[in-house]
Order: sequence, then structure tokens, then C-alpha cells
Amino acid sequence: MQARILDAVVDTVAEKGISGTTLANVAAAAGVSQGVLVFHFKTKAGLLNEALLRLLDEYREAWRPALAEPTPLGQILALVRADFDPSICTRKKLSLWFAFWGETSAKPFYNQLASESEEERFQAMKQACEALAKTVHVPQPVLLAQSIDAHTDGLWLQMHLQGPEFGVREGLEAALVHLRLLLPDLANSIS
Amino acid sequence: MQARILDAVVDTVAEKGISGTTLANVAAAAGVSQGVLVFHFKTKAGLLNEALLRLLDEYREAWRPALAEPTPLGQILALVRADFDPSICTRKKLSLWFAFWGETSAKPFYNQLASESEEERFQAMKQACEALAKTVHVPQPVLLAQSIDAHTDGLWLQMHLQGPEFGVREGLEAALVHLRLLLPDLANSIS
DNA sequence: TTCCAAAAATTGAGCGTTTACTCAAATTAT
DNA sequence: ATAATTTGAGTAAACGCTCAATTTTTGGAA
Repeated sequence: MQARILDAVVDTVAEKGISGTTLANVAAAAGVSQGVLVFHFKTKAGLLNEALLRLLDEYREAWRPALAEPTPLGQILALVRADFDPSICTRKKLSLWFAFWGETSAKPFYNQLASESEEERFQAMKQACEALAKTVHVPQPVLLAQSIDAHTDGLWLQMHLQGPEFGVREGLEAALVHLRLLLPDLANSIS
Repeated sequence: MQARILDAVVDTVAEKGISGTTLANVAAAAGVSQGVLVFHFKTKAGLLNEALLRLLDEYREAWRPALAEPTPLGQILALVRADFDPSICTRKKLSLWFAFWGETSAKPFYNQLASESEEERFQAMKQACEALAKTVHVPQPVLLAQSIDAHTDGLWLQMHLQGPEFGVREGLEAALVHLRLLLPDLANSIS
């Protein structure tokens, strides 16, 4: 039931934005009464908080297995691929990410969670890039990691704004092109 | 007066988010009555629309002069610098950008304006990169332009989330580092 | 410059609606 | 039977917006 309600939150936020998301909307989308939302999540803020926590957990579980790749380049590629996985990078979930990012300056709790998520993910990318630097020549592995992560975030914005015409397929391809530009010596290992 | 009210919208959205922005909040921030907001902007939606239009206009006017630079690399650098200009890239204005981006899936008008703004800016970057490709060897100028723009967007997200510790100074430096990684042959012309 | 009437701008009380949330009662699960 | 869950009517507060009344600004005639 909780999952069904949180799914309804995602649908509602994607369709009406956080400012248009009400208990009545979410209840209707979930096919339950308003009271059950309060019973499970206490307040509207609690409802949105749990939706955000679930989004962040899901994202973390999606990219963590990338660290199990045997080679540093494999880890980097798997981390990038995770960001464009069709189960992670859906239109609705992108809407949710940006909806929360749009409220971070007003809701310190969102900001804290979002920052920690970004930081945790960056540390993984940084370590993969530093490991890569021990096998091949990479001038500044930390800056490389920052560039890859920032570029991926920017692609998420483009997917979010441009809609279906720029989806996970195009996004992943752009990310791989970018990696080849950054790592010309490894270009033919990136595909 | 209209400018004062729109300034108050920026302050209010940055402080309370779009979902917490009410006519009463904005009126209080502007030091006027609620009626004057309706008199000038008709509805709350009209108020937010005008704030977004002003943000986009201001942004366009900030990067357009970059095209007057004599060299392609100069244009690219000026375009990048414009994104981190202290008058453009303030914490409050970043909050406004992300607040609107967070509502684009619910408000087609926001999506249209934001997409057009991104596209217009991308065309400028693309032409600068294509011009650069005629003077020095650049493998894929269009993809280079996409990479630069996406990376810049990602840096805006990092500035938005991380706060003062990652401001325009650090953002611009990261963007320049990224450019040097993408254009190693021109690295010592990028500063 | 002075005046004044028309226009523009501003006020704030008020209205109908929507909001988040409560709670006693009913239903379902253990 | 006991506990957990769900319902839906109900409430107080907040919301966007209206509007008659008031103040300020404007611009041409004396």
C-alpha cells in the first residue's frame, strides 16, 4: 500500500508539479481515501519526504553494483550507464528529481539529502577515475570525475526539458561521446 | 514598481519555493498590498510567468555580447564566462531557474520557454564551435558544443545544491578545466 | 506656475474555494 | 476478539482573487 501511494506521488508530481500536488490528488491517483495517506505518512511533507527517500535509495542501488566491475574503466562506464538505465531515468522520475531540486533552497531537508546523494555518487566516480589513473595516463583524475558527473547532470536537464525526443538512448550516447572526448586514448574501449 | 514586485518574487521563490510562494508572501516581500499584484499581473500565474520571462531575457542579454568576440575560441570562452557572471549566476537566480525547471512537466508554458532558451543558447555555442573547427582541428564541433553546454548545466546544479562553498569562482574554474580537457591543443589559451 | 479633473495606481476588507489535517465509525487482517 | 487499516464527513486556516473606496500621478487650461 505504501508503495502504491508513493507511486501515486510520483505520478502526481510529474503531472501537476509539487505546487499542484495535494492530498486529494495523490489519494485519487492511488485510488484510496485521503485519510489513509495521513495514517501512513503523517503529513503531506512526510509523504513527499518518503517519496524522495525512496527515489534516492533506488538510485543508489542502481549505481552501486557498478563498483563491482573488474576494471576502473568498466566501473566508470557502468556508473555512467546506471544514470541512463531505463528503470532509473524515466520521464516521471526525472520530473521528481527536478521537482525536489527546485525546492531545495526552501527545504533544507531536501537539500541535505540531495547533496549527500550527489556527494556519495561523486566519491564513487572519483575513486574509479583515480584507479584508472594508475593504469593509464590521466592528467587529473579528480577533475575528470567532476567533469563526468557534471556532464551527466546536465544531460539529465536536457532530457527533462526536451522530452521524449532526447531520451535515455540519446543521453547515454552523448555521455559516451563525451567520455571519448575526455579520454581519447581509450576511445575505442568506450561503447 | 513592476520590477520591485518581480524582485520580491525572486526573493520569495528562493526562500520558500514555488509551492510556498503566495500572493501574501510576495506582497509582504515587496512592501505592497496584495491588490497591486493582481492589478499589475492579473493572476498569480501571470506573476510567475513575468518573473520567468524577465529571467530568460536577462540571461539572453548576458550571453549575446559573447558573439561579438573576434575569435571562435574567444566566443566560446565568453559564452562560458557569461554563465558564471556574478550578475547572472546568483544563488537566488539559480533557485529561480531550478524552481521553474522543477515545474516544467506540469506547466507546458515553462517548458516551452525553458526549451527555447536552451536551444537558442546551444545554437550560439554550436556556431562558435563550428567556426573553431575551421581554424584548428576539432573532431566533432557539434558534439563539442553539446558537451560544453551540458557540462555547464551540470555545474549550475552543483552550485545550486552545494551552496556558497561552490560558487561562481569555483564553477567557472571547473568549466575552464573541462574546456582544457576537451581542447588539449588550446589548453594554454584557456584561462 | 497654479489649478484641477481625469486617469492610474494602491489599499484592505471581504468572498468563495481549496487546503492539510482530524476523528469517530466501519472494515479488514491477525 | 483484538489490532491494524481504511473511510469520508467535517473543520479551521490559508488560498487566489474581487471590488468599492482612497490616494497618487498626470497633463492641459488659466
